[in-house]
Order: sequence, then C-alpha cells, then structure tokens
Amino acid sequence: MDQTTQARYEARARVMKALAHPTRLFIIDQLADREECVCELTAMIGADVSTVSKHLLVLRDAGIVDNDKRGNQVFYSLRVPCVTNWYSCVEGVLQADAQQRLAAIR
Amino acid sequence: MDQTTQARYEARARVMKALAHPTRLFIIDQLADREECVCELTAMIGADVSTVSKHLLVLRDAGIVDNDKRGNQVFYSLRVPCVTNWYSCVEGVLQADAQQRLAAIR
DNA sequence: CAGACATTTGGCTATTTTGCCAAACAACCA
DNA sequence: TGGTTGTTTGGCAAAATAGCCAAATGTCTG
Repeated sequence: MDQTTQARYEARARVMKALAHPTRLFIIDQLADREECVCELTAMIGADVSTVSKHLLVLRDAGIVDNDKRGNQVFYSLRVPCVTNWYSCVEGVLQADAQQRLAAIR
Repeated sequence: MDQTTQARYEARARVMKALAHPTRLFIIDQLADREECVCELTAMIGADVSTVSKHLLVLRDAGIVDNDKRGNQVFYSLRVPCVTNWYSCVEGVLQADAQQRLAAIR
C-alpha cells in the first residue's frame, strides 16, 4: 500500500472513528431533524456537560457537524446529512447477525 | 435516554467501530470485488500476519465479513456489501472539509 | 460591576485498542 | 512421519479514548 493510498484510508478512518461511539451516534440522530444547543443535547444524553462538549468537539473536528454561537448558547447542526443514511446499512449488519444466531440455534 | 435506546446505539456503534480503522477500511475495499485469503490481504497491507488476522477477527465479530476455510487457507468475504456505499458519504465529509479550508485561506 | 447561565478546557485515571513477537494449530506434501 | 505453509492465539508495551471533576471563559441581566 503506497503512501497516498494509506493517507486516503487514514482520512476516511478519522471520519468513521468520529462516529464510532453510541453517544455520538445519538447526537447525529438528534441533529438530523434540526439543530440543537449543547444544553438540550446534554439533557437528553444524561452525562456531564463537559463529556457532551467533548463528543461534539470530536464530531466537529471530523467535519461532521457545524456549530453556531448565538448569545449564550452554542447550536450544533449536521454539516453532511448523508451520514444518517448509513443506519439502514448498519441495521442490515445487525439483522444479518441476528438471523445467523437464530439459524445456529435451529 | 432509556435502556432500549441506549442498547440500540451501542449495537450500531459496535459496527461502526469495527470499520473505524484504516487497515480495516482497506480490507473492506479489497473484499468488495471478490473474496481474498489472509495471505493475499497481508501481502497487500504489509503488516504482520497476526495483525491482519486480528483485524479480520474484529470485522468478523462485528458481522461484516464471513470466512471460509478451504484447505490450507482461509478466505474472507463481505457479508454486507452496502458498507462500501458509505465511501461516497465519507468523501463528502472530507471534501466539505477541504473546501472550508480553502475558503478560510481566501 | 456582580451574579447567573452556557460552554469549553485542563487534568487525571480507568479502559480499550493497536501491533509486534513468539508460540500453538491446522492442513498439506515429500 | 517430519517439514513447510497458512492462520490464529497469547501476551505484552505503547498509544488512544472516555468520562468525571474543577476551573476558566464568555455572554447576558440586573
């Protein structure tokens, strides 16, 4: 694998890695409909604000969300909405798994 | 976030996490066309065989690949091909990033 | 300006992930 | 059977991640 190829896969992996956490996937889902402030997301998630803030930073660094400071609060929004399309595929993986486990039992 | 919801996001995150590594993304790409043996993948990747084997185990545990032992060698194949569709979206994230950086320079 | 509210940052520990080596296994071949 | 090839497993050290608390920053309001 040459260096250019390797760099491309590393860039892709950085994006994937940013999404590879339950809390961050939940955030993505919330932002699919509309932007939300950190306070609202924190209330829904039920973790420390600092924890949520760091998750948002990860998503931002990966280029997946944008943020907009308005007055007191900071609103986050999805920059690349297509990430929500992945779910059907992820669910496909999970369902294939479930079916295989069922088949093993029979 | 109730427990059922949390469990769902954790399941999704496990799938995403399995893909969140440059080497494993490369493997997925190779398997998009045809199955490959561990030896061939190892040659292409240029890491220790044991390292490649462990990456394949991660993908297998996540339900993304299947393996088939034939004689001496083990062939891996994609079980859920749709994962390769994500690339266009990931590239979208990366390109949006690049454009934003360009805009910042101007 | 002082206090309240919203968010980020620093720092720390616990946990997970990675990648290599060495060793174990498994299947083939002479 | 003994050696060779292909693959997995165990173990370990280095690096990355996660989540909490405390403290800093920024913004509004009285």
